[in-house]
Amino acid sequence: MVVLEQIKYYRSFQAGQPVIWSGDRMDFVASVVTGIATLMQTMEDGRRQMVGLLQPSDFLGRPGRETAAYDVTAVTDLVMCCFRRKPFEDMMRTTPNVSQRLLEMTLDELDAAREWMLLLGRKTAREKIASLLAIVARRDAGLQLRKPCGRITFEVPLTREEMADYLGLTLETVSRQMSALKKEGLIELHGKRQVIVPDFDALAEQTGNDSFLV
Amino acid sequence: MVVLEQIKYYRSFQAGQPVIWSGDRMDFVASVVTGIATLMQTMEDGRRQMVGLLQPSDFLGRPGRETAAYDVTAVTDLVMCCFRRKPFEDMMRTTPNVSQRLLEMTLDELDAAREWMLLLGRKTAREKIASLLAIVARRDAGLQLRKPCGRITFEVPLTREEMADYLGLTLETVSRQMSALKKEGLIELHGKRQVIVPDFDALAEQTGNDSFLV
DNA sequence: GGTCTGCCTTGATGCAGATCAAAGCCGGAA
DNA sequence: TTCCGGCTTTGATCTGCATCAAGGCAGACC
Repeated sequence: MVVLEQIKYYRSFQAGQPVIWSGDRMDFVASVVTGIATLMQTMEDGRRQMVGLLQPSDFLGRPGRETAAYDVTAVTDLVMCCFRRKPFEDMMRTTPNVSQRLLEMTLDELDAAREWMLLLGRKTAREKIASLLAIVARRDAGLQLRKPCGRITFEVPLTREEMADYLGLTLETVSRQMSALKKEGLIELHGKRQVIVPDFDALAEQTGNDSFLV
Repeated sequence: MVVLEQIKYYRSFQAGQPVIWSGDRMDFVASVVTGIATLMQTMEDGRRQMVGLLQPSDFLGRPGRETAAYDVTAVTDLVMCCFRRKPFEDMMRTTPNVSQRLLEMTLDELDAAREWMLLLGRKTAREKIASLLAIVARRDAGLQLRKPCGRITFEVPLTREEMADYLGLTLETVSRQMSALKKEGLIELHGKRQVIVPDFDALAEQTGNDSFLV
């Protein structure tokens, strides 16, 4: 890993800034140090679909690929650890560990993408919102090393529009469903981003996932 | 690769047969030799979403995972080349080539999954159908080593219901959109499966993809 | 031939979520 | 303090696709 150290450098982005546009030349790969970024696909007429949410330790870029496949945007302030692509590729060839680790991460991402396909293709708006909140809640709880259960509080790092782009909905529908969940006591809102879930299991039941065990 | 030879064996499935169910113990990995299989996710209430379509040379299973994550079903008659999982995992550790090759394939699948997320989240029924037909047509043309252009004929290996499960639609909507494309002369149908596309570019314009270059 | 079965098509109707439109909220700048 | 701009909420209406319901077609089998 000494070699890795020699070719790495850091880049910072402010919340809202683009990291790279789809089709741009990209001669680095990177991993997120702090902050959150989105991978977005855009159609000519402006329809947008988020296809990935990068969190700390997530990997960006594809060895062997010259151009970016997606629009990448910093959602929060973002620090990334970058490696120039060529040296990184050389190192992959010589250091099996790296490609094995990368394979693990890619397989995890593929599983996540497939879970998201079920959500996009078959879930109702309400189930989509509940699923997103449950995922964010679970991740937050995970960082605090305890299972999500009982009353939990967390921050949703996305605007309503970003949530909509993630879930394949419009921002109005997202807003309405959030209001509905609030009215039914499944969530409480403090400000626009802070969410309190009084009973995680009750929320989990609304996701449409079976038994939703982790 | 000698080692690989020693631990491999073949399995055949008839069209319609299950290969494995989600949650089942799975102590092999495999690659498709001939035929087509689907990866499907199912919700408790029966809603289904296809999350992958396995074609010859595609890989099934995940090193390091004990149970199947999806329902796998043979769509056509199917032959798979299987490797017992443990020896395969051992070999991955000792033979960097294998995990590097597997990484390439997984990254391709991830790209495909993300393209499908855009389709599921944002495309209209008509665009979804056109996209599916274009993909099958392109793949078929690819096997014949020529770009899809002008008049092309191919077989859709899926029933209307399977198409619906792939596209996040109902089978009735699939049928109606196929009829609509036929009425407009964008496709011709011979029997239920045989599709003739008189003008590939005209169909490609209906997919919603920008400039749709390969 | 008949009829059974699995797939497909087509029609009628309903509804979830999109779209269009108008305010509300809140933090920052002047 | 007011104003402004970005984000959010809420209401009214529309519509694309789902749902419910009937047949149609073609291959398999008697």
